[in-house]
Amino acid sequence: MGRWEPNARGRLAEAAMALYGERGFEQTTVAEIAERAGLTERTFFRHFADKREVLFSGSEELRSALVDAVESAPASAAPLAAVVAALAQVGDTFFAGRRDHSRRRQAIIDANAELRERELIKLATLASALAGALRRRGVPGPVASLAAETGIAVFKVAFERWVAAASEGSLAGLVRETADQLSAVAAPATEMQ
Amino acid sequence: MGRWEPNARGRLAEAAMALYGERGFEQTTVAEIAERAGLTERTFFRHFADKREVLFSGSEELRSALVDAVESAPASAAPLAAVVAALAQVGDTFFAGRRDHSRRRQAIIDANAELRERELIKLATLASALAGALRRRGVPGPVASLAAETGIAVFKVAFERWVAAASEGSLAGLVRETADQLSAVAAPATEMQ
DNA sequence: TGCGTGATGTCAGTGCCTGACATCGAATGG
DNA sequence: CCATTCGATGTCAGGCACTGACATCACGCA
Repeated sequence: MGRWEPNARGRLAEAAMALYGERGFEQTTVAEIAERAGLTERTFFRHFADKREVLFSGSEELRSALVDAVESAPASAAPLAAVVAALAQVGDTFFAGRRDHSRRRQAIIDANAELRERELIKLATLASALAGALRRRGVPGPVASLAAETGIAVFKVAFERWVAAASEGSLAGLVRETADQLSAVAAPATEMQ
Repeated sequence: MGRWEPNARGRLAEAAMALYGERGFEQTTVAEIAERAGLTERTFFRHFADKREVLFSGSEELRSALVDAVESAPASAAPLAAVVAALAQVGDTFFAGRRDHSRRRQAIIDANAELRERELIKLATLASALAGALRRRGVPGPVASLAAETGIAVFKVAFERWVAAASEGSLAGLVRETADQLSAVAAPATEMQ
């Protein structure tokens, strides 16, 4: 089996999540992941650049969806407002119904420094893409970067809350709520939003 | 030689910088670094946790100096002001007279994704330490985190400018200048500073 | 002068990751 | 219905990062 079973990539990702969760990231070898997926170590590296990347395979789609959302926001929307709206909308479509999966994934990442590194660079890449989208809307560079970075910071906090929450609740709601709290705390009289 | 020559750690760091600069990070093996330092691969790993860490060995001292500076700031200083002042002061004492070294080091880091990952987690660690110091001054958690993250963002931009600048100029001055620009752009009417 | 101690060397081994080449299964065209 | 082709997978060999265990050396101290 393996040469003909469908969805090799998905099986690898699932096997990796399971093993990382059971015995930890460092204690899992790529050979074990491949074996559980009924494949070979070599095939794992054809689907994922390295042992960490298997946990971050969705980030490219997330990135392009976010960029699309920002670019199609009404021209009247202020920079940070456009970013927050994009994060709320796209976040919901990407994570709705996957809270349990997200929780397990985040626990794995939080438990390992290498995985935290990878997460940070993925978030930085998202911020940079958002800043680019804002600039294409005519937002000056520094403001675009600041709004993008702030938006990502908001998303981090909101995502953390969403994952930790006992009850079900939409990620989008938490993103907007967190953004409101930020503007209340950080800039009582500003017009950034 | 090697067993008795002094400053093994420094020789290793110097050899690594030189080789990373000459042929790139990936194209350099740890064995080559050790050989240039007159030591052994095994000894390299006794001084540095991994091949990347040799470029970030000063970050622990930087961290504790920043924390000290924030904690000893006048009680009247607002959170972001305290952070910016700490970054300006400590940045100067750490980097004064080492602009050329910093420039070469930054070029090496910018050229490699693994090194950028490591840099990001180091900066995140600094931000977290700064937020902790602010909280110890009585600043509420969310404000502390926001001020710390903002301060680090300011420092990143200022450092980038300092490294790129054609003329000599103090890093501290650029930090303060960048912070001023940020508050002018981001929050025209806020009282954060 | 002998002895302990910390730094370094040596050696063997594991695991991540890659290049080169073989092989299989399915689609395609005749 | 068969031959060809092509993409996905397997196999194999190897480089390099990193680690544990143990030996060895230089130095300080009794």
